[in-house]
Amino acid sequence: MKQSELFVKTLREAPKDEESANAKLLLRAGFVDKVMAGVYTFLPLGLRVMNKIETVIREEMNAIGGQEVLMPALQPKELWATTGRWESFEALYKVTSHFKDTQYALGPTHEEVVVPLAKKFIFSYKDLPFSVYQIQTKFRDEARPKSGLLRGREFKMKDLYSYHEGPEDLLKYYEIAKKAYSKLFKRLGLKSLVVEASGGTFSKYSHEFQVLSPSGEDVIYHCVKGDFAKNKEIIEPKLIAEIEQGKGVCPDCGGKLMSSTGIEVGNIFQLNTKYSDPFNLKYKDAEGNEKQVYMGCYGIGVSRLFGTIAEVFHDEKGLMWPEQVAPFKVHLIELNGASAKKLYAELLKLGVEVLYDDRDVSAGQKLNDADLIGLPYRAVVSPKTAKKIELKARNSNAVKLVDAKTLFRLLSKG
RNA sequence: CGGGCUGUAGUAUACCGGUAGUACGUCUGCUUUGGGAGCAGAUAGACCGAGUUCGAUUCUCGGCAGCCCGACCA
Repeated sequence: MKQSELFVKTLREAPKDEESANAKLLLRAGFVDKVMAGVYTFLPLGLRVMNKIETVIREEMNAIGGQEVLMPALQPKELWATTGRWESFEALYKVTSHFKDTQYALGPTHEEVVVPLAKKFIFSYKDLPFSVYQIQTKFRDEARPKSGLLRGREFKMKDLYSYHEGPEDLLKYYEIAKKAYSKLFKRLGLKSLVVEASGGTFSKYSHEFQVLSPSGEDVIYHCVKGDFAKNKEIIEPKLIAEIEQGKGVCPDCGGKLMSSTGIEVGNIFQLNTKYSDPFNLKYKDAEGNEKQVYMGCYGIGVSRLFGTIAEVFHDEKGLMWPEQVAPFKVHLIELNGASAKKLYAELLKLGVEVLYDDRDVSAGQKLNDADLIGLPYRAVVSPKTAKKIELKARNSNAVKLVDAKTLFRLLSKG
């Protein structure tokens, strides 16, 4: 894409009210536009990032047998009355107050839709197990939207729901999903911690996927060596005190326990029959006996993940996108009257995702914008370097002088 | 939802109970081009409502909005 044609411009300064890194940088670099607290427009660069994150999520969900669907954001009261959640839903999410006296509302979650859906197609043990997922916009009346994309009133979520003959099969799948989640976050360049947490109203306990970051809202106690990790909300006060004094010992391996803050990017629950009961979702087993369907649900905050990546990967100059989610792979910049037009055409032909800064602005502005937007590679052509091209990775200061052939080779492979 | 801070051009800010100023941006033209260029011209602003006052962007009250802390968070 030619940068001269990008309708979004970068901002020299971040809006004064923003404090979180992801909000400041994403707004400045023109990835998102804030419409109100916790509600954003995703601009061309931002949408490309979002789509890439979604692609990775889809690949991993498909790999564990998830079939993608798209459920409605607008949901009938009748279904919520069935689970008895309509009242609490109104109290919690009065974002839909416009619909309050009517028979439908904007959904904060989709159990009430996905369970009746399954009821229409599940009759026999032969139909089980199966899982569906969607990437949908959720609406919640957050009392306090904050930190840019990390906590919104309208946000994107991937929610997968699995259906099973019984608790054993559910648990088996739950473990598969847990592994898929860890892999998925790793593919996005993030280190995630699998953390035991409360199940909320869903189940006795759940697992959260936490990305450690100073801007995280959750306090996690975890082992420095092994996998032990628990959310503060479910840990014994006595153990907390020990950990705070540096005396906490891991019950699994004896390693030292420490506390960190994390951003919750995913959460998985064993619902068991919590929602299949009210909707009377049953199947017939091989002997013809009617049995309850067991369910699990598995969420990922997609837009929060977007913000988390920005929060984790940036420096004082701007964003630093991991290659897998960068809106473009390379920022092609021409300086001092040089033209990179041919190079641009060649790169496009090779299928390299390239943002071509063909604007008639000063060198400083181009270079600063490149740092701010944070594409993985920067390729600069100028009369100074004659026929060579300066190639630099965003996360390094090393500059390589390469010829066009080498540039194509380096950028078109992985 | 409780507490704190803040609302002035697109952004960041200044001053003031009496004509709202600057920088950046944006637009026009010319000159420029290795870390946010120069000159000339242009564009654009007091969150909303009530009160006090001859007069309110300024003071008071109420609302709304944004950020931060806390509570909450299927």
